[in-house]
Amino acid sequence: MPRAGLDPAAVVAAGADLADEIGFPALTMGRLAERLGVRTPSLYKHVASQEDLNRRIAALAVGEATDAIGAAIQGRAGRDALRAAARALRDFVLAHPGRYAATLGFSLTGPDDPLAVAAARSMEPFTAVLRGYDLAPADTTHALRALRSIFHGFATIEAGGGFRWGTATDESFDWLIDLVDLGLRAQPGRPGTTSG
Amino acid sequence: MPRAGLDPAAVVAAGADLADEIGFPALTMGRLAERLGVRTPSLYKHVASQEDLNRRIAALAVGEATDAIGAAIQGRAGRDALRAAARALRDFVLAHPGRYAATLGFSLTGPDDPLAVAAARSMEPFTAVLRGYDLAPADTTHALRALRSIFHGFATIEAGGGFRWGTATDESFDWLIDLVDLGLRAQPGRPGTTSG
DNA sequence: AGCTTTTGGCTAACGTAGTAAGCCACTGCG
DNA sequence: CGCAGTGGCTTACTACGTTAGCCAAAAGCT
Repeated sequence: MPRAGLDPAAVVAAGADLADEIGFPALTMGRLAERLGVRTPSLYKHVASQEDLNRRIAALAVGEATDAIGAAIQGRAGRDALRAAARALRDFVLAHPGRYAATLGFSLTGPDDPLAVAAARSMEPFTAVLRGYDLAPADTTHALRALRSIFHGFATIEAGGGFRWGTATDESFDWLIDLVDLGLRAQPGRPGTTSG
Repeated sequence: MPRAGLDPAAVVAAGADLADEIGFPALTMGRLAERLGVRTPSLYKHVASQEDLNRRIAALAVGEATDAIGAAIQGRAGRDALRAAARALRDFVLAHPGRYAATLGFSLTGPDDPLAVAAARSMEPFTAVLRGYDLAPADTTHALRALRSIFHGFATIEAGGGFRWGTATDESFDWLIDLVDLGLRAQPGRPGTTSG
């Protein structure tokens, strides 16, 4: 029997793709093995466990999403950058629901954890976006968490099929971005000094 | 052997409590049966499946959270109401992480689905909060979705153990509420007519 | 080339979890 | 008291994750 020529990266990538196709909860070791033309136990030569596989998929997804957002905000600032970042994240989630679902519900173990590294890097584009607003330095962390919460929340609900009645989600998304933009520019203590 | 005297409501309530204690993913039919002093298959006299159990726990949780938020905004309006609603939701999530986790990741099947009914009702307190702001009627749905996204996002990330460095999450939460409040009051097209 | 080492498949087997089938005692009503 | 129905039970089956141990293919060395 010829070898399949797998390696950890190939297994993780195939797992991410399969999760996007059939949904993250439906991603089992057996199905992934079948997809790869291999018996289930063979996967354990490349990943330590399903938990390990899931974490690697999550790290891959976070990295890809970070890159997409970083590319989207190139050459933009202020509201344009906010909009571009939010759209890029949303597009990623809609295009890769399985990957995104994989990123949810992990406790970051330590600073050496690849997922923690990816998570830390994922803050960078949002930090760049916030640089376009005139925030007090002490507020940067709060604003970062706010952005994270807001876009994570919207993406999760939309991906999970919430937002029933009417479902003009594109409009709602733009409205949400405007809301955040207005809120960021209306911060007290910085009256009217709109980035100048 | 004397009967345990179970009924669906008791099973669901015990499942919700157990999920809060040990985490929703760790809630298995076996563990719940053990908690109730009963063998696993006996549970199937009260719930159709684990999926059914989970949906019922989710419906219970949504109902309880809705009640808590509704009570919290009694007699309040505007920013006070927004704050109270957000705090009530956050408190619920932190006090009942298992129940909350149960509410995530369901596709609402039909209008008869109890979970869909509960979900529809859960919008009411937020609608009431928005009445305190001077929004265009066409924007109500957008604003509702925005509130849902924002508080869902924050609660999820906090419950999942995100928000590492510094972890002054209380402050961040208040900052987020202020951001939303400012954004809602700065809506264009309604200049300065602050609810009067 | 031929020998050796490592690697990446495999089969077999086990534990856990969800679930179906079917039995039988307890509860409650006439 | 007798009887119906409910709510326990045991047994059994399936799917899945995981481990152990075997063996051939690939890769490296002389």
